[in-house]
Amino acid sequence: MAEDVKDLELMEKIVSLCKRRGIIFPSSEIYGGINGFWDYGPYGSRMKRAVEALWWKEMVETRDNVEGLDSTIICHPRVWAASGHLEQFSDLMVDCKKCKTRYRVDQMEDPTTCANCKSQDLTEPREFNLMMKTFVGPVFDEEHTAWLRAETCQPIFVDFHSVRVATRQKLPFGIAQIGKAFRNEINPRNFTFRSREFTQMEMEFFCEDGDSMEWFEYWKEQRIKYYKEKLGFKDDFFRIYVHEKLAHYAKAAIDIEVKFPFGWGELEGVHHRGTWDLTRHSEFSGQDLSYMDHDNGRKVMPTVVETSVGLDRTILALLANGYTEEKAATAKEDMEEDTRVLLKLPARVAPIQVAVLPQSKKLKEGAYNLYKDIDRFFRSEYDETASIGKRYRRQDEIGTPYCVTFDFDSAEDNAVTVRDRDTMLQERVNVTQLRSYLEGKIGF
RNA sequence: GCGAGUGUAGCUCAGUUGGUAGAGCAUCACGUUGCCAACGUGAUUGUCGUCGGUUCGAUUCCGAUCACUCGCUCCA
Repeated sequence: MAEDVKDLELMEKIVSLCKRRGIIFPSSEIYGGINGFWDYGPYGSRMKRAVEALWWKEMVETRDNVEGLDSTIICHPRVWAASGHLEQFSDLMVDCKKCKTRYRVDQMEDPTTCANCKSQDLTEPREFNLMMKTFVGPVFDEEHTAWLRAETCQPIFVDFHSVRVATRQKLPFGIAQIGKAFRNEINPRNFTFRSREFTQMEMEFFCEDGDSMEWFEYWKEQRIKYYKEKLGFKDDFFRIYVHEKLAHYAKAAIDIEVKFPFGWGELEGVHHRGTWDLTRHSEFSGQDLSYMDHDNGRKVMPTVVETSVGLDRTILALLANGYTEEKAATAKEDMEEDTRVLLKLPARVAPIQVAVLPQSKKLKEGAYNLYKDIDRFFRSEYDETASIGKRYRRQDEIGTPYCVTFDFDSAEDNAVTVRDRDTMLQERVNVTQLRSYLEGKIGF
């Protein structure tokens, strides 16, 4: 119980820090905000791009058998008929005005009576659709209705044939994409964890059905390794949830879950999707999306193993995992120690990787020149205001792993001190070695 | 979507039994200081979430609405 209260406080602190330091804030706030939408500020957008770049490098650039794609958000409406979203995302619902129970009309035994309280005082059936609707062209009617994609993977299936032909890839191979997806969530909750506009990073891997479970295990291991090695997740911070109920076409599914302040939540799914998606798009489009294996003359419908990450949830997980308060020495009068707030973010995704600070404003010229050199290689920031200690703490709050201080000896000995965020220890480094020193620390 | 709570400066909050607001921190300037939120002086910041009603007058009372938090529901 006590821990729950602490976790609620933690969430509030994270939201407050994000707002105050320009990491994440409510969308359209001057108009009162809009439920389920969040903006990434100057530091948040840097972090988001860093995570995107890390995933893209990990999943696409370093692999010969995964290709990239950047498809449109609005697709032909039939795409969503084929995927099942139009059917499954759209239900006629009625509410009982008396006991407030909600029913799907098609699941009610008697559509005029509430099964719970037997009241007949029900609302008119109303359509609940989790897909966002828009219109293509200037005429707003049913014929011109289109939908914002509810997931980024469907356009991957739709473009499967084009990508394969263009790249001459043979099975097995994957197609990856990062992009926005939209869902009219009934109840957006928990900061950016469940929002109505969000970014997904998805990879669909196409293989022979006989090999599909091997690939499933492979991608599962790859993704776990990524979280441990690239994002620094410890064993007690994440867990694997194994789905017991599977879709009829799937052979396996796991979720990688993370310990958020509000409880365990899904961060990524590694799902076996069978031949379902390509089969459906073949049926609905009339185009045969099966694969001809020229080595043995066999034609197969590829089986799909998917890795699907929520980017916004990744950012939130990094913030939750990294938020730390600890006692630290202070030079303030009458106080022996003070609370230090820091974000322990992995250096490779920190919004600012290196802050360059003159020990005094008198040293601004040398420090600024050093900053301009460093800025080309790392996400960097220069700050000369207030005391050096205050600037360290400012950088701690946004998770800057290294502060480079240009001091009164620097001009003479051509060396600076590098201060570590987590240990607060300093090391003196020659300026000519600084870039390689930091590269060794930060990693890519 | 239902229920409860909350909404005052960038953040955390106080306050006004109805007469249009304050603190700490933050921010900025100057001085001082030379490695962990130092100090001094001064300064900036609010349509008191929004709209409407009652009132001579509303941040305060009433209604609606928006947003956030929690519980329920939902999570293909």
